[in-house]
Amino acid sequence: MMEKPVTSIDTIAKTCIAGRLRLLNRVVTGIYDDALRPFGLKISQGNILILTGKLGVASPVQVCDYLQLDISTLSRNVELMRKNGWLEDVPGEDARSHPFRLTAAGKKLIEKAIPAWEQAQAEARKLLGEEFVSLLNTAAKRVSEANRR
Amino acid sequence: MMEKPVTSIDTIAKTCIAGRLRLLNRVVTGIYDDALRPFGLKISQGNILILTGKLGVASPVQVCDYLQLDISTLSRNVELMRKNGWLEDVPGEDARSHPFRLTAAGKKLIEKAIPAWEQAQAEARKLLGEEFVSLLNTAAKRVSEANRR
DNA sequence: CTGCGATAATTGTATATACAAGCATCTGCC
DNA sequence: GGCAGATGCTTGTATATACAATTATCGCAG
Repeated sequence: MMEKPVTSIDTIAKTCIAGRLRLLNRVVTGIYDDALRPFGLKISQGNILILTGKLGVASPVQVCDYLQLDISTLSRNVELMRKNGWLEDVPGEDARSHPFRLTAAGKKLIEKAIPAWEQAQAEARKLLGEEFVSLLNTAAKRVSEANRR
Repeated sequence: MMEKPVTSIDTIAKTCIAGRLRLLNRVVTGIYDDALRPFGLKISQGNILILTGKLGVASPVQVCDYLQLDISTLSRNVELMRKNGWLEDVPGEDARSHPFRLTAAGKKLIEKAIPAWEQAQAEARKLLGEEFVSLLNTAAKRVSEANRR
């Protein structure tokens, strides 16, 4: 007969999902940040830039919904990128909303940084393994759907 | 014949490993932080506490090696937990090193928080899927080995 | 035993992140 | 038309995170 397992400190250390995910996040973020450093760009901002580029005109709520980011976090991130000249405000009908878009400099930055991103992506893929990367897609989709409900 | 694929903004948005990992990290960290909030504990500190408990007496370099954390990050995290009465300094032979261990209060905190951790763990597992979680282990091991070389 | 390179940690600075509270605006109801 | 609740964002505060520079100590080569 199996005993009901008692969760020990050791078990947590060995199995905590958050712990592992956070560790991988630190390592992988480091890989991309290293690669992007010559451009004065970090992957945290890079992902916002890219999404903005995809959206054309982006509203904070929309970006936060995609990225599962707190809106206050985005607010300050966008402010930095505006100061860097990569994003600009777009006047909108609803005065509550402050949409933004890429500037020419922002677009140029992305183009210049793509080879570095590709290199980081290759390194991360190699480190994590193909299988993990493909499940990452699945998991990310699941999470997005779960939060869209 | 296959063309060499040109990396577009859209491709990056859809495939960036760092972006997905960071998104999952935010969501999952949120799950654990919500569960642990009643104890005034966040998973970031929780993982350090747990590892410290496992090690008995922990040195900063050692913890940073396990968790792939910058030592300056750990330094300030430990300071907060010392102020909270969860960790205490251990006098060591080498005056450069500042090892620490759990206090009685720290151990008690872990015990009290375990059910909440279990709940968060179950929720995260369900959200991410069994398969992803098991590959998370593999990937984390790989990363640790890669950085031990 | 002395000084120099290596190691361990802290401190300065900046960004990333979230929660709570606040402010402005909008929308619908009367 | 005006108020009440909803919505979108910003601001205050706190922690997490990393890089660079500094401080303190150690160990060894001479």
